Amino acid sequence: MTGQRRQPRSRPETLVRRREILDAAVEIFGSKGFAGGTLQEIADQVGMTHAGILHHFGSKHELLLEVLQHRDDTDVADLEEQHIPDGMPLFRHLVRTAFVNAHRAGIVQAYAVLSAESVTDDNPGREFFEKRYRTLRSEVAHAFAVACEERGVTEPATIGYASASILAVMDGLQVQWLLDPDAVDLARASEFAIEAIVSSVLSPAPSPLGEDPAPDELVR
Amino acid sequence: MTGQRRQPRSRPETLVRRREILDAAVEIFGSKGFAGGTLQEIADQVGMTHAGILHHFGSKHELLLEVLQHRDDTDVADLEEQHIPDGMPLFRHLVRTAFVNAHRAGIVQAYAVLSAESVTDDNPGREFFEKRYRTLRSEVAHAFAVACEERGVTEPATIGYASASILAVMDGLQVQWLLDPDAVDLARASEFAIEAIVSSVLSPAPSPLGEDPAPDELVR
DNA sequence: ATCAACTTACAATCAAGTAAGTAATGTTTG
DNA sequence: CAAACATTACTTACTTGATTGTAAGTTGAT
Repeated sequence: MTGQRRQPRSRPETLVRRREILDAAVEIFGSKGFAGGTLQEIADQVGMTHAGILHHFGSKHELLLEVLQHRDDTDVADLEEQHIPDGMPLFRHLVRTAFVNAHRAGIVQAYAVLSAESVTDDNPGREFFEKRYRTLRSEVAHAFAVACEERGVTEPATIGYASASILAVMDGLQVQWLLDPDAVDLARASEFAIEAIVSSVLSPAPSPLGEDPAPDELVR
Repeated sequence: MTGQRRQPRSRPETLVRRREILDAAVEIFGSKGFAGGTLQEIADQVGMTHAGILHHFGSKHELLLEVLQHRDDTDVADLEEQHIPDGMPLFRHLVRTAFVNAHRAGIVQAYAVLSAESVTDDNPGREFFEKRYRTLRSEVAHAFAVACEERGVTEPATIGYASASILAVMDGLQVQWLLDPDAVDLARASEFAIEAIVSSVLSPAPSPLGEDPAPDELVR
């Protein structure tokens, strides 16, 4: 049960092939979902049989995990591994990301579909997304802490909510934009929402809505 | 091509049975997705064969559409058909909805999974969600217009962005919450974000981030 | 000669949908 | 009001086709 690999993946040609498969898989899983997409379709796109893909990745499950990992390495690398911008620059970075994403429906769709699908039973991507969001939230929270300190604001209790919310708007807008690109301006709307949330943490205003509801009275 | 039905679905017993199936379908599609869930599983849950379900709904495709429709009728009825609250009360209503949803992971999950899945190729739910979001956005936008008028604010250009963003945060937070309920307080975070966005429309602050990036320079 | 990168062929399920039958209800009619 | 008929709500059985995964063989490079 050790699953050891001798000479893991050494030959450069092989690496290229694997990458081709991963790219095809992003496209297929992005356009059909994980449950809906098939190894056959992915195989067709790189011009081999589905068994060839299993030769490289062992199982569909494993392939999904590597797709997610690969995309993270390729795409969000700058945010996760290199110098993470901190404080305000992080928020600017997120806005820039939204602008870039507006030109990359394919990848956006893959992430939108796969992240939501990951909440389903026994989905192999679940752990990945759980961890991913946890990491991203804490990075955003850290940026808030830094920004607060920079301007001498005492760190508000709202940082946790705001961090989750910023990631949430970005994701939610992506779905609406994918459904109807003419009706939703992904970049501008993301920018607006991020600014609104950041402002609200840095210079809290009184609630425009009045008092909180008593939670447990509402359950019908 | 008239597709007429004489006495469409008259018998009360039958209506009850259909409803049982719809409820089971929400649960299964919610926990496995549309592509991942099977008629068999739904059938098991109501104690019949999968052919029995096809007798009632004709096809899996049709079943999904009716599930979505049914849930909307049942759940969001107050928002869509009866007196739609307007202006501030609409935002309060949305916050209340978030509080209620925090006690209903099942339905929340169904909508989260199915809405994201609807962007996939040939998904039967796509049109439904496209229309749904269009409707909801315009209702929220209308509430903004009313709220602005009430306080003599000249309607800002940001209303469109804000409307999409409010729906987006709510959805995005649901996904994060489903993945990790202990890490995300669905109700409070939704409340925070909605307040932030509403504030930002009603009393716009200067951007905390500086100037916009030039969009097309960013495409890598 | 060995190993990696495949292919072909096959196993084992499993899914959606169709067709035909059955039992119970409900409706019509003499 | 009952017998005849029709319809509904299913079931069983089947078709068709796909899907993941495995096993074993082939080919070319090192």
